[in-house]
Amino acid sequence: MKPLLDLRHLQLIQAIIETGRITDAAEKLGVTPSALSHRLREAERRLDVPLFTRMHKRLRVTPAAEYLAVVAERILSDLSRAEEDVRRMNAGIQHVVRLSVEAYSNYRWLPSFIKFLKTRAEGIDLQIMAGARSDPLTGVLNRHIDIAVMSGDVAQPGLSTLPLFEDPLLYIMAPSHRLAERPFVEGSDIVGEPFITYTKVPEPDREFARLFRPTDSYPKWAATVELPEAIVELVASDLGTSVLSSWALQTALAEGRITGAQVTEDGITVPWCAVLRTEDMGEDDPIHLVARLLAEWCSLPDAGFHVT
Amino acid sequence: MKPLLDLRHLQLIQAIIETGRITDAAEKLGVTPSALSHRLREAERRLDVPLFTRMHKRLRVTPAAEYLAVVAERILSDLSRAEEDVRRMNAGIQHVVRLSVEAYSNYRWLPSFIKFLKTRAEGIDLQIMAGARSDPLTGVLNRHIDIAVMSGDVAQPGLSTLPLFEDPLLYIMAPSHRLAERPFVEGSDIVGEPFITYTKVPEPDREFARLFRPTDSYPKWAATVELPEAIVELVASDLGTSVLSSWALQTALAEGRITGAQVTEDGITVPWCAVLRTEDMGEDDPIHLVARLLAEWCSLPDAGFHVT
DNA sequence: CTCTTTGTTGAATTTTTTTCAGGCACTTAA
DNA sequence: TTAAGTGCCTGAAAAAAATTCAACAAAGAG
Repeated sequence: MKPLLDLRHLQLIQAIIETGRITDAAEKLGVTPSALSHRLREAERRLDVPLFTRMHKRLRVTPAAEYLAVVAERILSDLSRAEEDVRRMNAGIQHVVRLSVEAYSNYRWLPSFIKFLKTRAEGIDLQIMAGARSDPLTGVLNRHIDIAVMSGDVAQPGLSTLPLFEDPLLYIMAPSHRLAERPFVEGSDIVGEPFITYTKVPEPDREFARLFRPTDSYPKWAATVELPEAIVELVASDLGTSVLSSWALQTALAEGRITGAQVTEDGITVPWCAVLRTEDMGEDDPIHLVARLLAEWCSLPDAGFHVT
Repeated sequence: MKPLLDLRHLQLIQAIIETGRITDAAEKLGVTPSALSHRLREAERRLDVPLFTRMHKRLRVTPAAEYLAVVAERILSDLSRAEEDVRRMNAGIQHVVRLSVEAYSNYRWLPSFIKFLKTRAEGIDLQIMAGARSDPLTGVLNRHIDIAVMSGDVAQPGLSTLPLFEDPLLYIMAPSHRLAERPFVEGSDIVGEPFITYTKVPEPDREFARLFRPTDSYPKWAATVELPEAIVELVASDLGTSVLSSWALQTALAEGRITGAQVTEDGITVPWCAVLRTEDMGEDDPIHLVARLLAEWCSLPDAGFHVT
């Protein structure tokens, strides 16, 4: 098993695809464009496959290069992760588990869980991967993170899930809003209401499928904002309303910056779960252990993601 | 993300763990033991972690090296397999052209065009980019997509257009609507009618400029919904009426879920065109070729976006 | 048309890797 | 006890690989 390509070649492909031009890729990698030109030529010679077709001035990526870029991302992040682990290992910490939470960047719950983790497992270090480099699922597949906390049902080959908790959706408004005092809102209440969505794609079993569509009552779309924290701010200043997961709103609610109402009389709850690679599901695997402890911690009476 | 280690270092670790001694590992890799000794030293220096402890004669493997061996195996085989794949891939598709259609996510026409494309050009693969519907123009400029199919006249530096077809606007209603039987509607007919708009910004030469404004007859605004498919659903359940491009409505009309009337006695037609970057306009450029073929296909008697 | 931008080339140069030629430490066997 | 044998290490030299430099070509912009 002797690879044709070197890590440099993978970095090269990644950088060129990312920037679209050799000059910028060169700057990104801290070398001259000439060096990259040579590297690219060499990579294509070794593979005997054109990676980029040179049209006039611009580079166009071939499917081969696109495919390799995906592999490169996976390999490069896998390796740097391993290097970091090894260095940590040397410093006495046995294991690092990397964790990321879908969408919300509220980490108020973290100290509580870390405390819990310490009492139940020694030598495991948690690392929160905040950057939304990519969506959490591919992050797990790429080994960029080990556990993704996500809502909804995840079914993907190679991935396993552990249920964590059920969380109600909350219709949030400015405190001065006409519906602010309501214990719950129905479809008819929100017709024509300015509404801020998080995703562009309606997910099943969320507000679309269970509030708007059944009663044919649609709010007025105001904006799509992919940062829940920003949505909260917009809602607080009465620029619109939204539906978000309750656990991440506790602080804003407690501070009175926004108010929330249950969605429909019965409420809509969404399941949250921990997603990890199936290969890490071994009984004694620290990743699996952290996931199990996370589930256990969520079920404790005075713990869980809702802590304020 | 610049890895500390090189693939050679990974091979080294793998080989030493496999054989247990540097001499044999060297033979396996086809180099002298001395070379491996240097390599190993360098790897340990970079990581600042001992990989093997030298017990006089034999080597003892540290946990770090053991861990890295697992990673090495994974990375090396991953890369080799990807290289294999890519070399095979070379035989097939040469080019990928990414295409997106403004607003509508009706792709009923796609199979017909792909068949046509196959007869006229080899080795070009079409990729439909659903994401950039709302703003395909910047999608083209950003190089997320190569061709955008859009209505209206596009004049922007760096972009070129090819005319594709002319499409009439259709006033759509629920089948039970009072105007359902009309062959066409005038401004006076739709005064006060609940109306769902797609865009927030009125575009020139559409219903605003050519139906509402000339006769000063305005419908009653019901909502702005940025998904034509959702508009069709709303109209079907008689929650409003709308004006949309006829080609994307063929299915819903054929199924009788909605009915359509010509807009004004003479009708309003809107030109649709393919937008691509000027730099891709070269005669032999596959992107330009796809755009030309798209135009040609549109002019065929039994082809085009209207196919059902 | 000229100027600028972008990528390419081949030779020169620098950096990295490998080999070579000894060493050193320990083991084994005479 | 010592000579021969292993197995790895070391530093200098050599080889190989990667990078820079400087000049150049082609296409786009003004």
